[in-house]
Amino acid sequence: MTSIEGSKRLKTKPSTTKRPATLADVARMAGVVAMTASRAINQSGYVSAEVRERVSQAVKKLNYRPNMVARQLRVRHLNAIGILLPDIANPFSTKLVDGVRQVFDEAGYTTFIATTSGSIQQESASLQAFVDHRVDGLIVATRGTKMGDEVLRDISRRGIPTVTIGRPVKLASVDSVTANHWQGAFDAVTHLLSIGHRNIGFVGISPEDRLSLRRYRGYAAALEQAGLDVCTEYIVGPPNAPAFATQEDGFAGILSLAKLRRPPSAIFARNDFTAIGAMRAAHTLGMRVPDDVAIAGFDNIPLAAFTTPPLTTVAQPIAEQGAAAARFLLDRITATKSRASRKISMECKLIVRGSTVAER
Amino acid sequence: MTSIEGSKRLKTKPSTTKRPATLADVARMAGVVAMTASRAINQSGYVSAEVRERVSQAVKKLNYRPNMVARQLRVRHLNAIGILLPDIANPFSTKLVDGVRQVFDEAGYTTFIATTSGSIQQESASLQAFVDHRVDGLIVATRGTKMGDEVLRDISRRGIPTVTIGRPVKLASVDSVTANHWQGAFDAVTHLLSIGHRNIGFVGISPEDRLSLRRYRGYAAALEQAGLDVCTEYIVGPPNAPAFATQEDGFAGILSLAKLRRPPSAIFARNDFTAIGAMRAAHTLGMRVPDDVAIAGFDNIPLAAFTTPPLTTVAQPIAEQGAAAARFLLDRITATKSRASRKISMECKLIVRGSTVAER
DNA sequence: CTGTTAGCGCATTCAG
DNA sequence: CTGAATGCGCTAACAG
Repeated sequence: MTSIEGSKRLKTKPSTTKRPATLADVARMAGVVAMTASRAINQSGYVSAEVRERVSQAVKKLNYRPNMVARQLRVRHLNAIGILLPDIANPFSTKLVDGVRQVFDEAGYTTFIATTSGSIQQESASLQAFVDHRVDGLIVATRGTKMGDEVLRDISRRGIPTVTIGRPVKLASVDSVTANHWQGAFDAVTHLLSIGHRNIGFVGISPEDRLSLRRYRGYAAALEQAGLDVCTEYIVGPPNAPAFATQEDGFAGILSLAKLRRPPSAIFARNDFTAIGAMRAAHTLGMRVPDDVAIAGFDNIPLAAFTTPPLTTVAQPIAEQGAAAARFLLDRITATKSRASRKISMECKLIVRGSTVAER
Repeated sequence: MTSIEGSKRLKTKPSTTKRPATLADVARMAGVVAMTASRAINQSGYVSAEVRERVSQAVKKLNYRPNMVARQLRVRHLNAIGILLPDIANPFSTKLVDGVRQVFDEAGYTTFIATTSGSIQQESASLQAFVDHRVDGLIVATRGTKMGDEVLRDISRRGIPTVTIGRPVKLASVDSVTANHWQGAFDAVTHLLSIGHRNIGFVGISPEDRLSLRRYRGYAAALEQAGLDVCTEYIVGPPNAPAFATQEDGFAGILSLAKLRRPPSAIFARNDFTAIGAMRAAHTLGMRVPDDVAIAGFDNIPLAAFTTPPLTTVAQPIAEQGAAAARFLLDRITATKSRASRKISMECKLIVRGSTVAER
């Protein structure tokens, strides 16, 4: 190829492959040493106005961007955090991310997202990836699973600031933010009771797994307070899984409940997708909502107000949870010493619409 | 609230927790030098079975994980790509990501996601962040905007492999994958024409911006082929924006169309959310779907089959687009030399349901 | 098969 | 206010 002398000269010349400009390039052009350019760019330490100007000219001319990778290696933080989401299709996710970014954008952090695609292996792989790439902190919004909890413990042992959203966690060094799903479910079912329903089904979880769901426990508590027994026949749905229950689950749920000798007159669905599937199934069976069967959901997805009839549901403060989690995380990231874990729970709000109470 | 200096970075703690094990730690424990441990771990070069075993013991004992940041600094690739999404709430996004990961997981790459939250500034900031953190490639699935295109050009000039999804792009070094939205819209409107409609509205874009939408142009072409004129009164919706049109836009659209002297008998909505909003508005006006007004959407979101009536819509092959984009990108990442840009377009499929043709 | 040397791009530390 | 030396953790390249 080329002589040794030749290859040596390449070092000083801009190589043919357009490599991005480095701090050294900027410094050279500005007639200073790299360190000075660094100071000028990061506004750290003292730099004369004149040098600052020359450096900023060079930055512009070379289209320089600091290499965050090299920087992290040196300063040990990336100025980036990771959010792990269960399933980005859920409208929940957008608002959550908005809430988180509202805090972290202002603090100068980048927010990266990863998803689990409803698989436990993906969950730990994604978590590991964030750790391996040295994000400064983690917000975990996936549903709790045994294996997921283990990875979480592993991560918190590594000292990576972590906060969870919507999942209870018993690690001392992990903060958590959640909505009071129990209370939301309790309120929804109490509403159904108050309008006269006595046979109320729960759609979205298998009877065996039901106790792992706070939404189910709120449902059961409301029945109990009304002096009613939980009827296991009325609990239908898929086994607990990292993924959410879907419209298909709601559809199938109603079909099976309708076969009972005494079908429920009202349905509390685990979430709005499930509720919408349930409404569809009711329609196909010729049952009118809410007259023949009242249906309530959970989450208040944007479409819930636009179904026919509009869906009674429980709204949880999503962006607020995201923002609260972000503040917890930022505290941990910037804290000089470890602190006790904090947990907060936010109230849910019942929104009554036409799927339980006929309008007008 | 005080504004934060643009590039000023927050000071963070000198981590009090014990630092994670490094390659040197592993090597020391295994009684070899770092390089040998590296070879054993990465299965590169020759390592005796015995040493390999000792290293793997040490890795396990120390709970060692390679520092991807340090590695990228050396090898110049992260084994990670970035996906830029417009709005993760769209069901589109999940399937797209699944399609992409299907390819990149197998290739051993991590996939990070960022979103624009419907803002152009966020779009370029997110793109920049990916670049600054040295991802190996980029998949950009946001709606085209002038400023976004500029950032894209900037990035491709930096030599970062990039492929776009769903947005036309004229950069020589950028591949692109899209569905044929024009054809999908054409088919949907042709369907409406075939069942006798002559006055067909388009809901989801302002008349001024309509020509920027392929979905609109397909609508117009179908009318034209049927010998009908486009009636500007029938085009309603918000200005073109990075965000999607929503159910609210669909709702408002029908309300305004209903006020016309001669309202359309059928509506083609820009997307399913808009269509669902339109259906709701029709119901509140006492119009029956499809008898008084037929409504078709676009995207075939999972809920589209579960509305009342179920929504006629156009399905685009989403995961397939994601996978195709991923293969293009992987080609570019692993290619030794630059190649001409490739574009592919996939067919959409009309799905007829009860919102245009009464069932049974 | 294993070790040595060097350096990726940056900022901390200490001298001027 | 600016500069020089140093090393973060890792691996390419070249000895042995």
